[in-house]
Amino acid sequence: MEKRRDVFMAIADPTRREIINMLAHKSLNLNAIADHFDTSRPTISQHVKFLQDCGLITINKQGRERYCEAKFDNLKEVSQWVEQFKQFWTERFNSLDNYLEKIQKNKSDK
Amino acid sequence: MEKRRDVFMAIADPTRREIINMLAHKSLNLNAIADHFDTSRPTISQHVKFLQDCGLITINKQGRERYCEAKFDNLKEVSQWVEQFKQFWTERFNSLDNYLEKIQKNKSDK
DNA sequence: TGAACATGTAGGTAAGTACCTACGTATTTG
DNA sequence: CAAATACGTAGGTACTTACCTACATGTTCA
Repeated sequence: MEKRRDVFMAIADPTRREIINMLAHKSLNLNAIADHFDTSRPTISQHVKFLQDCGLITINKQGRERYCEAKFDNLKEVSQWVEQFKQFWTERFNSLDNYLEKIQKNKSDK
Repeated sequence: MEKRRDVFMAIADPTRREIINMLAHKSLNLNAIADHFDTSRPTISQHVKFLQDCGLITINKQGRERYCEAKFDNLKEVSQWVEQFKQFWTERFNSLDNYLEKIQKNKSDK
């Protein structure tokens, strides 16, 4: 098995999603991030490292502090994957007509 | 640790993403899905169960076959989370002016 | 300079994941 | 009815994750 550290894995964890949300507002150093969670600082440090590995944040060293800044570009990949299905959850496609139409299509496909 | 089986976890796995893509075109039974992968049928069966647990697919029993149909509604959650950051990766926000603006903002925040 | 601070990392644990083979159970079909 | 088909699940393995408590390193400040 191969170790996957991609953006989809990154946002699979709720703690990491929350970190991204926090950094969307402003840059924070590691302790500031860790203070928002019940988990230990080293654990948060590892989550931050994960996010950095995926290119979702960059770290700027300033003295003894490391300021984390979110880089959202790689979220585009997730966005694009999800958006291709947007048509399926819009009202238009949930109408009865389209539902029946889909059923018919499946029948003829088999 | 708690076992999380939410939509974010579901789409974290590339095989599961591909299954969803396949089902976007039409309903398929389990063997039809498994045939598209190198992995064994039981493994695919477990991925399908995962997706079912997350409400991303429903299974219609027809004789000895189980037809899997994608249900995209729960992807809305992912879509909404990602889209809130869309502003950050648009051209407008990548311009030099806004970059400098952001730097200034961070400085004054600290 | 020495204490306090910010952080990384080593090392360990419990649990989850992704995968497999083997086998059991319906259902269809020759 | 017996063989073939479609599928679920049990049980095992190797690896990853998320978490922790030390501990080490670099930086600031009294």
